[in-house]
Amino acid sequence: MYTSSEENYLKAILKLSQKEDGPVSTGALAAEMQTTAPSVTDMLRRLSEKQLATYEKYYGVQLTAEGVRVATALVRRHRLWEVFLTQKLGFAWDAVHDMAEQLEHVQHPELVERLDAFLGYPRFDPHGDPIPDAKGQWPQRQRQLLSATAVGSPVVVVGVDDHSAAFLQYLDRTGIGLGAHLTILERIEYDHSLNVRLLEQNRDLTLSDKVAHSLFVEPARE
Amino acid sequence: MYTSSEENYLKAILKLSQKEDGPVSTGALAAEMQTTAPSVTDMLRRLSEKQLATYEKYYGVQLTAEGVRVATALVRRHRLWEVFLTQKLGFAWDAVHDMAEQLEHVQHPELVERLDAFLGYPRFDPHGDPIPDAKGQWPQRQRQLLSATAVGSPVVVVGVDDHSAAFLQYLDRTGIGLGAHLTILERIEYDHSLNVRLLEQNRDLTLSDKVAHSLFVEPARE
DNA sequence: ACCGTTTTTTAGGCAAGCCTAAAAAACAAA
DNA sequence: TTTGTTTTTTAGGCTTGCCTAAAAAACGGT
Repeated sequence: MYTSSEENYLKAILKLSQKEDGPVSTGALAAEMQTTAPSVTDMLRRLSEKQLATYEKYYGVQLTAEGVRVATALVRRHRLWEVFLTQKLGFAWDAVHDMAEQLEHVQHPELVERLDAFLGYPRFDPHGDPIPDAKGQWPQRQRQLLSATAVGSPVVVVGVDDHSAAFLQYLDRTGIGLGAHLTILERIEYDHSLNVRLLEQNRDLTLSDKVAHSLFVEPARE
Repeated sequence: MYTSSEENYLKAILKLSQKEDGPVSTGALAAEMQTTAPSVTDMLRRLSEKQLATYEKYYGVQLTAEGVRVATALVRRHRLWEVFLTQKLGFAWDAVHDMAEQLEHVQHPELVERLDAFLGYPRFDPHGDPIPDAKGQWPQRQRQLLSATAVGSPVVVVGVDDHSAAFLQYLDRTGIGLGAHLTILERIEYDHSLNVRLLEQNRDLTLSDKVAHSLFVEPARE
C-alpha cells in the first residue's frame, strides 16, 4: 500500500507531534529521519498528495486521520515484533530495534493479529513503551520520570526514555530492569544526582541526573 | 548489503539453474520474475558488476560462489519463516508464501540462527521443500513424483511441486497432506489417472495425472 | 547459406528517494 | 523597519528499478 520510506516518515511525524502539539517542522523531521531538509520537503509533498498529511509551505506538517491510522499500526507492529524478538528469540533489549524497524514494514492483514495472539496480547514492549491495540487505542499508564519523583516514595521502573544501546547496557550492568523497585534515599542538590535503594539487590547506588531523566517509574503497589 | 530486488533475482537464478544446468536465459528470468526482458538485462549487468553472477551477452547468466551463497541464505530464511508462520502462528500452508517473501529480506546476522533454533532446526518447510543449513548445505531426501511410482508400493507424501493456493486447497479438501500414506491401486492407461488408497482415511480416490505430477513421495517405511 | 522468426540488447524515458547549492521566506533584534 | 540570521523551499542532478519501442544478434528451416 505505502512504501517503507513513506511509512517511516509517518511514524516520525507521529512521534514528533506526540512530543508537543502544533505542526511538525521540516527541520525537526530532517533531524529525526537523519536526512536533509530538501528530502523532507519532497516527501511531505507526496504524503500530502496521498492525503496522509496536511502540509503547508513554511508552516509545517500534520497527519490526517488516515496518516495517524497508518503510523499507529506501524508502531503496533514495531513493538509487537520487539516483544517477539526478546521473549521468543531471546534477544537483548538493546539489540531488537533495528530488526523491528525492518519487520514492521511486512505487509499482511492477518500477520499482526496472529503475532499479537501468539505473544499473549502484550500491552507494553521490552522498553516499557505502550503497544496500541488493533483499533489503534493506546494503553494508559500513570508514569513519570524518576527525576520528578519525591524522596522516600517507593516506585517501580516501567520504562526508559533513552533507547540507546549504551544506556540499556548501563542499566543491565547496574541491575536495573523493567520491574525493578527503587526508592530515592536522597537528592543531591549540587548536581541533582540521586542516592537510591534497589530493592531486588538490597543495595544502594547513585544515579546521575541524566539517568534519572531517562527512567520512567510508577508508584509501587504492595 | 544487497537490495531486495537484487536478492529476488539471485533467488530466481538459483531456482532456474537448479531445474536444469547451463546458463539461465534472459527470457526465462523475465518470466520467473514477472517482468520484461530489458529489465532483466539491466539487473544482470548490475549483478555482474557486483560479482554475484557472471553474465555474457546473448548467452545467459550463472551465479558466482558468492551469488550462490546469498541466494541459498535467502531460501533458508524464506523457508524458516514459512515454518514459523504455519507452526507458530497457525497460518495455512497456502497463505504463507507472500509473507515469507517479505520476511526473507530482513537483514540481521543472528536473526536466522535464533529463528532456526526456536523452530527446532527443521529440515523441511511446510511444503516439504528442503531448508539449507547455516553453512548452505541442503538436506537430501530420496523423493520422486507420485506419477513415477509403481503400482502397489506404499509411499508417503513428502512434498508438492505445485505451490499454488488452488492445488494446496485441493489437497486440503481431499485430505492429502504431508505425511499421508498412499498406495497406487491402479494406473488408468487412457489418461494416466491413478486410483489410490489413502491410508489415513481408509478410503480410495482417483487422482488426475496433473495431481500425480505435483506430488512428491518417498517409500513408506514401517 | 539464406531468410524469416524469436530472443536479446540498446536507447530513451519515468517515478521514487535521496543529495548539494542557491534562492526565498520567515524570524529576530536593534 | 531594516538588516542579518536561520529555516525552508526550489532547482537541478544522481541511482535504482522499472517500462516501451527499436535495433541487433541468434536461431531454425529449407
